[in-house]
Amino acid sequence: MTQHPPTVLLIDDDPSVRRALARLIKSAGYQVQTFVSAREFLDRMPDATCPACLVLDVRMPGLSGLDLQRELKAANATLPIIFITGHGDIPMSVKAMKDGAVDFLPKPVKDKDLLRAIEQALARAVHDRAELDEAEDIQSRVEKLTPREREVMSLVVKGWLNKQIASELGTVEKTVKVHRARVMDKMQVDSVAELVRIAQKIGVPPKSN
Amino acid sequence: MTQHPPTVLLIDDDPSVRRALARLIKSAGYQVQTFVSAREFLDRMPDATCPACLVLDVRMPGLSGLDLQRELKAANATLPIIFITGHGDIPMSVKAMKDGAVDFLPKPVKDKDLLRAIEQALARAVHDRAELDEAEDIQSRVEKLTPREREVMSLVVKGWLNKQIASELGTVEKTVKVHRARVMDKMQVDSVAELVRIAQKIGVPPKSN
DNA sequence: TCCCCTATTGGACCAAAGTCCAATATACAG
DNA sequence: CTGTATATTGGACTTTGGTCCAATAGGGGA
Repeated sequence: MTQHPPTVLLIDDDPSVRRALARLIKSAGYQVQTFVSAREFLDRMPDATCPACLVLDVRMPGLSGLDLQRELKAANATLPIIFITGHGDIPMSVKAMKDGAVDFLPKPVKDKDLLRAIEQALARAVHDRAELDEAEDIQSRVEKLTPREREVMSLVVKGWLNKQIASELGTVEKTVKVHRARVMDKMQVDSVAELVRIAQKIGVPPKSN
Repeated sequence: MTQHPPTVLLIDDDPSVRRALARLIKSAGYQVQTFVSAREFLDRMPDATCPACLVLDVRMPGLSGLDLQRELKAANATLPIIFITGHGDIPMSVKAMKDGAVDFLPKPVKDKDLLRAIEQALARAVHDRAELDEAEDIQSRVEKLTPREREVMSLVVKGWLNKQIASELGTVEKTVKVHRARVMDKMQVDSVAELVRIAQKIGVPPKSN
């Protein structure tokens, strides 16, 4: 549901807080979507096609903010989170930060602090999204490879010679050349250097498969 | 001054706390060095040749724990830090965590919590040290390259052909081959794949220089 | 001034990689 | 059963990359 303008997803069970924060965030030029609970958020979770971040209270009826953070991590979502809280303590804030929160702000939250955190969170969202897109792009190319081609690729990026690859795979150099050429083609690269780089980005299949 | 057994560097201005924590940490099998202030620590800072981490109070006379954290970062030190505090607040803990602290424990600190944090901190220290050593090793090899060889290397890791490199550098393919061979030799690799990988690790000189 | 480092180039060759074209064999799906 | 995808191999060449030996030249430093 999210569009191209940066969006802030706001979860708070207190209507007055929701209104106040939504107003503040909108005034800074962001889109805002509000939710009254983590549950509601999970149910109608926007499949962010654009930079977005989450602002939520740690303590809420039902799923807590930390619970939601865990849920999101368990899924796949790369949604930067900013916590705000009226009754937090240090261990809670430390746990949130360890788990990747962008910030953890005690209420009453200063407008400036929140907006700065949002800016950072959105920057991180943009960055993460770019990385994710690239990784998925590469991954989709890898999936077009046949098993044999994958084997050849992993040995090529290890710097092995065709003849070595051939002996490793129990075949001849000629065959390796064919697979290798198909790998370069399907992976859309035209140098071993590029192949090594993109292989790095998705985690080089160490040696087997 | 630190030796091979994992060492915990403990800074606290309260003698009784120092003694108690030192005893606890030693009982867990670690070496301990104590300091009464951040200043004293900086003055006789051990040049860790082994896994070490720092346990310190945020609030101390003179330099605070956060100040020290900043100092250490400003230098080069990769010394994982665990904060303990009797009078900390959330913003303080958040700042510490943002700046890379391993943990931030309110007093009275539970033995188990501290020991777990120390374990993690030392693991991080070992990891960071390994990365640093490798980077320095690679860097030392790069420094053995002549300026020309560095230019050639940066183009090789971009996947350029010798003839392209030659035209880029205004010379002939033959010359490039010579430089290239010296690069492979000095960098102690025998495939472009390996060269690309180690170049990545120290940040590839993009295109010029 | 003389020697070393750096950069450059040539020739001769070998090894490795890439390119076309063509062909065979097997497994799995429609 | 037939066809597509996958894996394999051969032949014939071209292009690139790598290696050995040798040689020229300029900039510095001892």
